[in-house]
Amino acid sequence: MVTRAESAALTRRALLDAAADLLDLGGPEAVTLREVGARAGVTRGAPYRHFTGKDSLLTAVATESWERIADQVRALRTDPARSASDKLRGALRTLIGVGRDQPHLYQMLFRRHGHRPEDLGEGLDRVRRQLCGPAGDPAADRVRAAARFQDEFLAVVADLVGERNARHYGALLLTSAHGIADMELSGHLGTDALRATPDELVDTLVRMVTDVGGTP
Amino acid sequence: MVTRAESAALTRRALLDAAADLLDLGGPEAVTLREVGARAGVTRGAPYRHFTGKDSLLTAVATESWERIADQVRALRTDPARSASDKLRGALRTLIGVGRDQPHLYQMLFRRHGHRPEDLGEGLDRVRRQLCGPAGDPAADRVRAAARFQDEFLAVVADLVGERNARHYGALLLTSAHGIADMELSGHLGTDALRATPDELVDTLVRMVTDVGGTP
DNA sequence: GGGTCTCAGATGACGTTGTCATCTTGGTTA
DNA sequence: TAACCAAGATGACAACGTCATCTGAGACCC
Repeated sequence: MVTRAESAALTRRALLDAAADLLDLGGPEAVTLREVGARAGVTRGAPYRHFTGKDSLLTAVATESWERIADQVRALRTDPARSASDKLRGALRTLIGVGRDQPHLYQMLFRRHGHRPEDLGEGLDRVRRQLCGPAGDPAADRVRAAARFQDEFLAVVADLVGERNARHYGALLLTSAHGIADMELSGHLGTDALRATPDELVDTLVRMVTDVGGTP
Repeated sequence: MVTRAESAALTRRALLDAAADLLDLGGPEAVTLREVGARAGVTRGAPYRHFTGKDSLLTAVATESWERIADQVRALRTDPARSASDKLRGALRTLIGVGRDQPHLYQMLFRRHGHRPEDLGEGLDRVRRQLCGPAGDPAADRVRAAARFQDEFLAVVADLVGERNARHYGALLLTSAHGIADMELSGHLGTDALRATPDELVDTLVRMVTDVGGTP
């Protein structure tokens, strides 16, 4: 026998997986609540029992991805076999790799936060679910997950340039990495004018920070 | 009296303006062909006489924006009163400024290129319009406009680090600038971990490239 | 100048989608 | 066992992108 809670958790998982699959295949517009439901073995309205709507579902997918990325960077950071600069290179390549391998998911990671007021709705049970449910605000969850990644990344940077300068260089390195990934997947890199590859750029970044060393 | 060509050009302009306005206000989802038509004084189907569809219209808006940005950088580049590093700072800030002031438009500038095959359609007059029309492929137009901006930007970089290194550093600077702009507008900058401001990051970038000078 | 052509725009229609209110049903609990 | 509750099913609705078709006025040729 299957308890109701277990069944619900299973459905939620299936919904997230289906949404992630469809997102990979055809981008956000391909993520149809009807198709998501069908793949999860439920009907179109069922997702509303687990998420406030389509946005909320996609945000949850992004949250899980951020958590996965944060875990990867953590594993990489605590690997004793790697040098500090190797770890930094690896962390940068991890993020850029998501952009290359899962471009649609990647764009979800960097979507505008925050609910517009009209997103809140006023159905009674929806309000209650938002207040009491374990999920909480999906947008806030994603911010939290992204922040965990940023912390891990910052720790990697600190190993290389010291705690003092980590904040400043961390921001520079992370924004640069995102720019590389996003311009690569949007086709703005590798044009006639910008013929550099992501790997070249990452190498230059790491070298610059290593050379300049501790003086920001 | 108004010739037909003039009237059509006027409508096309009104459609582009209306789309740009709606994009600014509420993002791509707020750009409804019906509302665009209404603001331009025509009906929902009229835009299809000037663009192949909604995507094409938004792409055209992005194209015009790229051209405007390219013009701005060109004006800045040919300003004799500025130093080379000042010009670079200005060019970087120009791009980031668009991200800050018109976030929705900015995201349109960096959208995935390329038509999916099913976008082509097979209506006879549509095919003819695509083949013979002066507009050509809207996606290709945007690529061209973006490339013009990249060329202008590269010229600015070349003034500072020389022709030889311009390609490499240009790619690094441009991707970084985009990363700064995009993470700023998506709320990933200015968090606890990443407290840097765009201006600080731009200054560091320019200083790094200036210091390292000619050796890539 | 009259007839024909051409194309910008209007109109009606269709399928799809997100969202909601309502209903059903089977696990849960007193 | 009976009341209860929430997960899910179902019907419905408005909005949207898109298309085929129709209309009318400027453009063009004789």
